[in-house]
Amino acid sequence: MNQAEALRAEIARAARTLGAPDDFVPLIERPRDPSHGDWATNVAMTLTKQLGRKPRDIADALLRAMDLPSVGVSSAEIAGPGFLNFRFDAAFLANGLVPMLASPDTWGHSDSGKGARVAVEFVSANPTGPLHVGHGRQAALGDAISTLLEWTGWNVDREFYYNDAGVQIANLAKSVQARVREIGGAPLAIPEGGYHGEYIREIAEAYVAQHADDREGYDLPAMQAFAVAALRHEQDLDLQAFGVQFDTYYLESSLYTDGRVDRTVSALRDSGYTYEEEGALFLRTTSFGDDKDRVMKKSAAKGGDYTYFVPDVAYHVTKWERGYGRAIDVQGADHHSTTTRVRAGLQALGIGIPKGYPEYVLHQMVTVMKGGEEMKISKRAGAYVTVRDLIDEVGRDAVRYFFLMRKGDSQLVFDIDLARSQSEENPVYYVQMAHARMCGIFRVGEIDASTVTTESVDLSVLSEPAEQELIKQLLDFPAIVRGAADNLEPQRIAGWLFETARAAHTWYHKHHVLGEPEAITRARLVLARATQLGLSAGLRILGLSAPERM
RNA sequence: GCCCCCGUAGCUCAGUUGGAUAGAGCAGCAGUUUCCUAAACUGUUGGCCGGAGGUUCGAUUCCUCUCGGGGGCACCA
Repeated sequence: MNQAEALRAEIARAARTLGAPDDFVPLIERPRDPSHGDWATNVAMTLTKQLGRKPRDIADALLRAMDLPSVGVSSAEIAGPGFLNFRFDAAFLANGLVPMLASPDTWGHSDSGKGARVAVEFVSANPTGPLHVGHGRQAALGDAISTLLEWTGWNVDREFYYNDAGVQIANLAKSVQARVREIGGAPLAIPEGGYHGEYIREIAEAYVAQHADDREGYDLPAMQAFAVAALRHEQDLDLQAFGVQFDTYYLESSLYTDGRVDRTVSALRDSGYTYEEEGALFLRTTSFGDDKDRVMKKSAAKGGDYTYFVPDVAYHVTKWERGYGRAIDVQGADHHSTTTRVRAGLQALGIGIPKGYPEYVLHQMVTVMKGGEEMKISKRAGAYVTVRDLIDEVGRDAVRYFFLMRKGDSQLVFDIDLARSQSEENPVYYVQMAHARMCGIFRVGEIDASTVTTESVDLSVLSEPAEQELIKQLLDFPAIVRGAADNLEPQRIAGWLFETARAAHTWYHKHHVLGEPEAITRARLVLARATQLGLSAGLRILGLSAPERM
């Protein structure tokens, strides 16, 4: 239990003596204005109705009922409409660093997930081309969310769902075929809905090199398999360059070959939520909040195929059956309409899947800017900018950070010039630099940072305002991690990193670690080590490197 | 027409689940380097939180309406 939690518990205890309910959880927060103390609580206002007393009366009674020294509070006051402001004494606060250095690998971790399994699905691209910037945002978000869940005690699997069936794959095959025929001397005829990127030509060339006997390009299934394999490999390389690793890959095509789609459809028929109309099979999704019913199986006149959300439902059934009590899908906002349908299908099956399953994290579109203009075209992909383009332009760390510094539901402008600039305007370097500076202290002092310990160090000398500020910032981290994980919002970590880097730079600039009196140096080495560990932990959650020098 | 997201400083955006005088970066202005990295630090200018109602001790935050931007609304995926 850290200082804040100890304080919270003491407030709750005091509140109960005044008649607050047993499960009362006080809200405590760091006031914006430092003159309002280190921590503040609004409980006196929130309890007015339940207790039938005025806020300031309650505040006064709370202060009397609390054992302040036991939780390290050096002073407390009532302010404004009834806020209680608390101030810790310097030594008590600094002692918060002790557990941090004692167990650096688990500091910031918690166990609210209790080891339960969760599948985080992201990227899930069609194997029809290189990954585009939207996939990049998903990769960054999905990976960071997965890590956040791991840090809060969940047993996470990162899953990639391959949409390797359906119309788009057929168009891919035909596009390759058109290129193969072109190589054979025929005029180029890429079909409607086909793919025009440069990579199609490369695949066709590779195919021809391996199949000299198929110059006519009539063996469509062989070409399709070849193209899908080539693009899966290419996407793997994109993900590798981005530093993302998946635990499981699930192929849409397998849902057809193992009969799951058919089984799901007959189960839905049995559920009574389907009906036929004009030759098509409908699912009554309106029973589950949709604004109109959706076609599951097209009429014979339209080809008689299943629509896309049917395999999607079958796929999510497998997640449930594979033991994932929780599933999170990271997708672009253009998939918004599917969420209601998939959930409706799962509910219609009536097999005990919870209502909000799966959870969706939808992100808005990304606009790439370069040289003051929108960048729309990639040499390789043609019609869109690829993840690889971004990585080549600004590097993996900057790409990840820029995707994670904004919350997913705001539209993102990715400014390549800013991300590439190695200057004060670039937050990635700002944060990494703070980490490198802490490492620099140990390097110059010829000290192995991992040997720094709080044992027999008097931390009460860390009493400068810049030191107190930095310590408080560091002690916030575990709560920030929990909040970010609970809300699936990695940008909170990015914000914390930036604030912590600022506090670190300020402290570094104002105070020296090496060459001070021994007691000071030893205490400041502890703070430098804690800062290094904290920054590196935050960077790790976001999937960024923590360089020791820059 | 219906659904979702967004609207906060000149620009890009935070805002800790409803708190105190709304914050940061950049841009602008004025400073700091015999010192562990100046990729840094310090000070300063800049606001009708799109608008109107409502909920309550208290609203940038929640509700309704409205204006503006983006996305989605097929027997496409």
